[in-house]
Amino acid sequence: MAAEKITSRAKDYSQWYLDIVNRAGLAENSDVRGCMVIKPHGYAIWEKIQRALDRLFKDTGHVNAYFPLFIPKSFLAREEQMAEGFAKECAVITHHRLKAIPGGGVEVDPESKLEEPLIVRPTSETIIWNTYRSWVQSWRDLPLLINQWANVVRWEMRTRLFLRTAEFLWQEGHTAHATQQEAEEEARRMVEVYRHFAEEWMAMPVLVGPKSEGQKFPGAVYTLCIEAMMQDKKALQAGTSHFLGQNFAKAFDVTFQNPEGKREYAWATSWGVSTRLIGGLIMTHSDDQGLIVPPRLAPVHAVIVPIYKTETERAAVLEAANKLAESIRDLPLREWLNYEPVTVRVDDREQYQPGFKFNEWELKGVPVRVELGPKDLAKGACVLARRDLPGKEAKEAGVPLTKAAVRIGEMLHAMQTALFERARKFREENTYEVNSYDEFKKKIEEPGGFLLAHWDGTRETDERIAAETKATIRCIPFDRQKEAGKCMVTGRPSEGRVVFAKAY
RNA sequence: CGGGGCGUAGCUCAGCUUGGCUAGAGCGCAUGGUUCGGGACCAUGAGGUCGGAGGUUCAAGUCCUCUCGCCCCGACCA
Repeated sequence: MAAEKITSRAKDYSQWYLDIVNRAGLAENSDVRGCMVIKPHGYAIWEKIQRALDRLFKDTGHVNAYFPLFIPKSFLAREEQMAEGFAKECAVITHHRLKAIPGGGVEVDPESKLEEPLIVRPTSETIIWNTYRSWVQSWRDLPLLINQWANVVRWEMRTRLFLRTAEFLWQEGHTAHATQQEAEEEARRMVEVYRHFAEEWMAMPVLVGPKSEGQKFPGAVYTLCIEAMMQDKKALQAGTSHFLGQNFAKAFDVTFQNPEGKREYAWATSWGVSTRLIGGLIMTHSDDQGLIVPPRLAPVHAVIVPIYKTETERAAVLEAANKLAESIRDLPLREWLNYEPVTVRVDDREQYQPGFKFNEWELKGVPVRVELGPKDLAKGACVLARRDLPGKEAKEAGVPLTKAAVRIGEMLHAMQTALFERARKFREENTYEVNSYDEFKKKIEEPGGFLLAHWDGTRETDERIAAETKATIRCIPFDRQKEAGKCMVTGRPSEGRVVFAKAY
């Protein structure tokens, strides 16, 4: 049988991405325009992401709550920038009832028109700050450190599985503080939580820093972001943390009395990451054989493929496989895995041959594969293969069964590190300093990647570059070098380089 | 939302130009058998309102109109 290969990255990167999502069983398009079905394997990754992040949020003092899916239309209008930013992509609910048509079908009951239409939340600042009004009376009520796990809807014109869908899953943190300084510290703290998560869990290196004025979130005073480079050298905004100033407190009249008895507006932040992270995970690590998932987020850490011909061999191999599986499950990785279990699967399906199973588990991104057959058993050993080191050459043969579990534990750690290092190296190799706009225009097309260039800090120049080159300022990294220079477009002074790239 | 491409079996597609009999292939699926260390093979079988609606015609997968969806490129965006 001809192997069903996935499209190579070199041939067609977009198709490769779709093939991975499809063949690894992560998600599929639904019959609802722009909305995806997240399949069990994809959702399992999301659950790992959720649990790791949720712990990080709890560890930084946050609690979860839940606010409504529907928001009165008028709320959006209360904050001008937000209304402007989201008006074009809101789903609107105008009626609350259907009625059956005699003979079949249903139609909207015109009698059920809502007095005030509701919108489906594109983000929840408005409904949450409207609620905070009654929660915040005194400086003693602050800070409010609340997160919610939710779905949101943005009526996108052009969607791509995980990267941009009309409905997506995310978390949104919404905090209220007594002082500007505390709110700004919070925004910074949470973008650092995102950095930590991206790098330590997703093995995805990120740049961290503020967005330019033109790229910030509607309603924010400023937006901090984590920004990653995908394997096609395009940038992906992977998470944002916003300092919202007193914009929402003023729009929703959220005030408190300070210790001196004076009334003040509260200070706000909001921060979020979404199922888009799964798209980032795919495009950071996966290869032409399929998905690669960093061990700390892998739904299945190791799979054992038993190999046998006869019934006698089968019994012996499966017994050894199950015993090995138990010893892997007992590995002391619980803390490293956020107290999630080490998951091992013995693939004892009869209808597939070993070669087929090897390919299938590679497609699904399981970090370590164990091959165990009669020849190994005779030596009391097994064969180990690490997903990020593909090909027969990279297999470790003759690993004693007594030491296999420990070796697998080492491999999981090594793979987590190796994926991060490989991605970091890739980003570094595709990041260039450019010093003139001509050079910029050439390099953004070929070779592409992240371009570090001087910019005069104005919105006009930002927009002009975006319009002329399709590249945007992705981030003004916190850790950039101070370097006096001149804007590559206007020649006006600049105090350091910013990161430009084409982006998702 | 603008430009281009495509909708036929679970998947990938042929058939449409030039309308004509019970609409095809490969993969997948089911059953039985042989296999099993990198995507096995044989046999038998199930599976299709040809995206949807309307129209032209003796006759429509094929021609016309409308519509829905998907993919690619742009504008917008997490």
